[in-house]
Amino acid sequence: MSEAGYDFKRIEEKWQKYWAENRAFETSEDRTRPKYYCLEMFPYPSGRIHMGHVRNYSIGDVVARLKRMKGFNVLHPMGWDALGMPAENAAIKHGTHPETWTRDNISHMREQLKKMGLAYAWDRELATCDPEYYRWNQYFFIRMFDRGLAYRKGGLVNWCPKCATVLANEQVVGGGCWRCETPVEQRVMEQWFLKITAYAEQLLQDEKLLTNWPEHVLTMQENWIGRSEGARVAFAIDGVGDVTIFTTRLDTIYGATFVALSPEHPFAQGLIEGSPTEAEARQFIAQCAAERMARGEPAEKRGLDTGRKALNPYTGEMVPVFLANFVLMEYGTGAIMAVPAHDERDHEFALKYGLPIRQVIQGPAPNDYAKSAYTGEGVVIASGPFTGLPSDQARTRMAAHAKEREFGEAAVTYKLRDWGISRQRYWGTPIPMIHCDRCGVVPERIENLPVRLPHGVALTGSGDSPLAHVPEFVNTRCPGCGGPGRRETDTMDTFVDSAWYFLRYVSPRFDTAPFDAADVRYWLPVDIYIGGIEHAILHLIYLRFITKFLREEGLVHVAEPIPKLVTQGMVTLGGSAMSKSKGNVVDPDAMVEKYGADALRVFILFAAPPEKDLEWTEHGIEGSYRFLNRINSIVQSTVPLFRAASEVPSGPAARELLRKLHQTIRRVTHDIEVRLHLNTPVASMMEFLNAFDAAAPSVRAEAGGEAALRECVEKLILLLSPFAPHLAEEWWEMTGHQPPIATAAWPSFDEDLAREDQADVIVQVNGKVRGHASCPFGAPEAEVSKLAEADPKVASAIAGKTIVKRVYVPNRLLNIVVR
RNA sequence: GCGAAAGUGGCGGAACUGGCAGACGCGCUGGACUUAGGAUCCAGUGGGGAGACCCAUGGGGGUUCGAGUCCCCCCUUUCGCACCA
Repeated sequence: MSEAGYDFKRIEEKWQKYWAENRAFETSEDRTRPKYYCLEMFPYPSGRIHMGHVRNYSIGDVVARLKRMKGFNVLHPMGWDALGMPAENAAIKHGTHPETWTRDNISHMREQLKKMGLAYAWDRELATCDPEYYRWNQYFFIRMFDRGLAYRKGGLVNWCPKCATVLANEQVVGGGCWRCETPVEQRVMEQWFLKITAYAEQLLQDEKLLTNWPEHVLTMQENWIGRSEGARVAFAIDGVGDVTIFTTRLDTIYGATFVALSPEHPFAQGLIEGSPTEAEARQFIAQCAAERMARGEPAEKRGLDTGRKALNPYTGEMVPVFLANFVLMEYGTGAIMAVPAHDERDHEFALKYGLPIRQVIQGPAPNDYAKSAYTGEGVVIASGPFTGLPSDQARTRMAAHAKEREFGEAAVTYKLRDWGISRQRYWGTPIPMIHCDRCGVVPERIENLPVRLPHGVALTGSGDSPLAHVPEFVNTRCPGCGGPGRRETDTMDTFVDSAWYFLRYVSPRFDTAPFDAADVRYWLPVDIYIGGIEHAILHLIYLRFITKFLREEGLVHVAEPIPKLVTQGMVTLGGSAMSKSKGNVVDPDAMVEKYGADALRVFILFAAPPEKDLEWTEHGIEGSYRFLNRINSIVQSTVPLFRAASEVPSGPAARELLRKLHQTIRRVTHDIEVRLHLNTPVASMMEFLNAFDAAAPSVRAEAGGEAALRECVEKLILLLSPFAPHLAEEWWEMTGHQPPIATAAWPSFDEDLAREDQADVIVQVNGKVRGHASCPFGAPEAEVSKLAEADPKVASAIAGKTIVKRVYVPNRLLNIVVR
């Protein structure tokens, strides 16, 4: 930048070195002090930090630095989500080892973060690829296995052909892979699942503890968990047995004119066996399966009449049984009762196959059932003993009836599925299980953990587990019988790693347990968690789940580890997210090089509040750089004042400027701490700077004025220090203070000094501003009215009219209502 | 289709519980200092009107002394889920 600017290179290097040498941001062992745990989502070590990281970490850094200055024992850690596919892909491409690639990236990115001046407790740094870290993933897995919360199951799984691995349901976004957007296919495979569904209700209930989560994140999680209240009812199918259906509209069951099963339903084969159209039916099932594999857009509804009949236990009627492609095996029971009159899907199907449509709900308006279904509620009709009841009452009574007769009961269903964690990849946590011909699948012994990733492994990315080709890894002893055993060769989903890293930070080197109980007790819950919205359901539901499990294990005392969440918006350029493929990436390094880290931080915080998207503009960072330069020259010119004797400022200009100062302190503190808006604090500091420039000459001329200027500069440096920490340290030292400013006391504001003594009351006539009345603070209405009505503009506006009433808001506004 | 969030100058955005709409910054215009300036400083900058004033927070209603803010309807955009029975 220009020669006129401050020497940010020298200053930033100097203070980064100072902080490192003095271990300035490590935590205190003093447990009597109040703690503050400030956490940002740790990055995947992809190679370089991007603007999203800069934003995320700058936001967290302001909070952490403010809290430290306010006397909290602050835990502000950083680490690396270091296992995962890109490392493996890079290794395949460049012929290196994933670990080499990952460690190199970590080293580089660590330096980048240090150059941002981020106040991390670097002594607590962790990487999930450390065996001492993933060891505990294995420990948790075994505990889950012992408790029946980890299990192995075959079935259809989501398969990403590009990543050549399985994906959890949460990782399928809009039918594509969350990482590469490749359309997901279905495959039949055995894999390991974690029983997150056992916590569905808790996850839902405990949302009420997430008092400071954005509403839309909670909504997304609710939708994902997808709780529905309804009932299960058994329909007896002749020659096959009872098939249980799930419905949320039991009140419509008298209108059920057929039953439909998913083609994947376990009964499907039995239903068609021996039927005259068995061959055709098999073909239909195969076709549906093929459709599902492709996972194309919603296929046209198709069905197959099995020729069998099922007994509706309410009506005693025998209704046809269909296999239908629109019935999902993975939701409810995989079988439905179809009520064409009151369900659109059933209606469409009934029209196509000429099935009866029988109205059993009377809605508020007439409905043409030949054209459409009525899906609302109403009064139940033509429903035997339940006729005449409103829908909700009918449901309750009907469920009670089913329970009594033992053919059904009220039931709750969730959309949430168990978390499939097997990945056919190398660079992940080995699943610590051993297959033994004699004992079955048995867990590795706890004392043998970690099961380490072997080093010399051929990586092909072809889709079968690389570990399967390493005999030294695969062949082992069965912990049960001591005979030969084969290790599980799939690795864990890396979301397992990131589901508990915030707990490991409290005692990152602890080696007899995943974390020290006393440390957890002191540091948890996390006081604030800041990260991208893209994790609203993946990471943020997994970590809640793992915490609930760990609480049952007696390892954690909180039900919810993170009661406050801030989801920051994207950094965009040209209106869309920066990405290599779009070629609209701005490299943070280049900006640090050109304007310095402080200017970059100030701009990225100033440009938008945290939750909003932020459009990058280089003009913007120039503005921030100018702002810092202005303060720099003011500090330079006021340095001599800091050597002068202290005096008490007494003049009116000083009084006015100090008032503005204390108002600024109040606003900056409140906006950071309470609202977490970091753009407005910067704005108010700029405003204060403008006021300072304007007032400085007259303040300086007053008795004790220099002391006032000195106070203003000193406090401004403190206020700015979380935003521009390097410069603040430099100024702090220049003005004769003992570094570091990072642990100096945050300025407190003086309510008396901040208070205005003159109020500028807005005078309105019929709600329109007509004048102002300057009067002493706290002046009574009568006095203000008198002043107001003396204003010529006000006088002319009310001339010849009748005053109906006056609305007076002390010190702010007087509205004279006339007619 | 269902669910959620958001619509304010040329741009990013301010406006705490309803109380001067447009703080602050960018950009732009004019000026000063300069051999020069894409540096710095000063002034101006929602629209209309000569002016008193009038009009303006996606559109339309409403509540209120007073609405960007609260209520109802509509429009647009973004995001999430998507045959969930």
